[in-house]
This record gives sequence, C-alpha cells and structure tokens, in this order.
Amino acid sequence: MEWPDADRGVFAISVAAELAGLHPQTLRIYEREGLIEPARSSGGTRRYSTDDVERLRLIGALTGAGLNVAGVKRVLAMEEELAELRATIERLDAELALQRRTERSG
Amino acid sequence: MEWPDADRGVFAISVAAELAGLHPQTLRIYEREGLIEPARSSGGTRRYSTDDVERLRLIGALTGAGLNVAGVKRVLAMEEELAELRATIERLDAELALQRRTERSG
DNA sequence: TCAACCTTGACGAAGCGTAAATGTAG
DNA sequence: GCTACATTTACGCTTCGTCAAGGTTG
Repeated sequence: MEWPDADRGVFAISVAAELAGLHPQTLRIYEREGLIEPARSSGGTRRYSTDDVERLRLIGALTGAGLNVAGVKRVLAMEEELAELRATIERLDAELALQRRTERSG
Repeated sequence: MEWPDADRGVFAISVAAELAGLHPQTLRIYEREGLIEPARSSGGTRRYSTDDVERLRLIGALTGAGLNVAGVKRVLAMEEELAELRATIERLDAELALQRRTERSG
C-alpha cells in the first residue's frame, strides 16, 4: 500500500477512529479538549493525517491505562520534553566522541 | 525551627495533611493507591517524613490540576526520568568542557 | 438521494474526596 | 479516659465514553 504524507489529512473520522481503536465521538471530545487538532475540509469535515492517527493511538494507550484527559495532556507534554533531552544527550555524546578523536590524533 | 532529617518519619497524619494542604483521609487513599509510603510506628500509626510531605505537596499540585491517580503515578515516574536525563546532560557538559581544556593545553 | 459527517444534549458507569461508623493506640 | 489514630462502608460530585436527535456535507 502507498501511504500518504504523514502530515497530510486524508482519513475521515470513522476511519481514523477505527485505526486508533477509538469511538468517533471520542475523537471529537479529544479535539474539544485540545488533545488533537485534525485538519478540516472546506466544508468543515475533519481530516486526520497518519501523524494524527499515531498520536491518537498514544492517547488511547494512556486513557486505556486509566489516565484522564488532564493526565494525558501533561504526559504528552512531558514526552516532548523527554525527546528533547534525549536528542541533546545524543548530540553531546557525538561531540564528545569527536573531541576525543581529535585529541588523540592532533 | 529545627527541622528533622528529611527522611525521618515524624509527622502524624493530621499534621502531614495540614502541611500538604490535603485531607487526612485522602492521604490514606494515596497510600493504598501506592503513591506514598509513610513509615509506621510500632503500634501501626503512620509517620510522615518531610520528604513524604514534599511528595504529598507535589501530588496535591497535580491532582489540583485535574489529574487522576493514574496520571499522577505516570507523571511522577516521568519526573524521575527527566531528572536522570538532566543529570546525564550535566555530566556530559562537564566532561566536554574538560576535554576542550585538555585539548588546548595538551 | 442517502450515507457519513456536523453539533448539542442526555445518560450510565467509574473515579474521587469527604464523612460516618466502629474499633484501637497513645 | 479522651483524643487521634486505624479500617471499612457510604454518599455526592465530577468525568468519561457512548448514544440519540436534528441538521448539513459530499
């Protein structure tokens, strides 16, 4: 199967809900709560991207673990922060390795 | 005021609850949910340390923000992870600075 | 035209904090 | 012996997911 760009909104709400394992109405609630922001067609119908669906799966996993909406929001924000810190560590590690090579050879 | 060791259990539940701005019964619930584990006297009464109270204040801030117990658990775990990553970055930064100094002078 | 979308409102189940009842520790 | 602790049960409030009603998009 040919997948669309991850950030292109292509799935109708029923399809996105099925892919994420959630109820369509639940997706509308999550949007009102600010957890997800799908694109809209000119007529006003929601269009979910594969990125959106991926995020919805994560949200579903968290609510499935018993978190409420406030908790999901917080966790998603912290996940981003964790990702940033991990990237920083990655960068510092690489830089450090380079420095050591330079020192030995220089 | 002379403060006791941070990890010594000294406060009765009513005092700990007042210090944390929570209801005593709520503290008992949080313990049953595994959010906090105060020491016990030989007779079985709970003894909260200042560390315990500090943790309770954090828990109270999170529930006050609307998180449920499952969310609080998750966030507390992620906070620890964040602290570890920040410590790692700190260490790498220091090491990198040291390497650079060594390179210039050596 | 008809199915799938939209919004708003309602309903049942579960979670949460507080209070009550009863008994024990200090 | 009296206060503050212990546990368990109960009650009210809120949140959450689903369904229903009535209207619009494609």
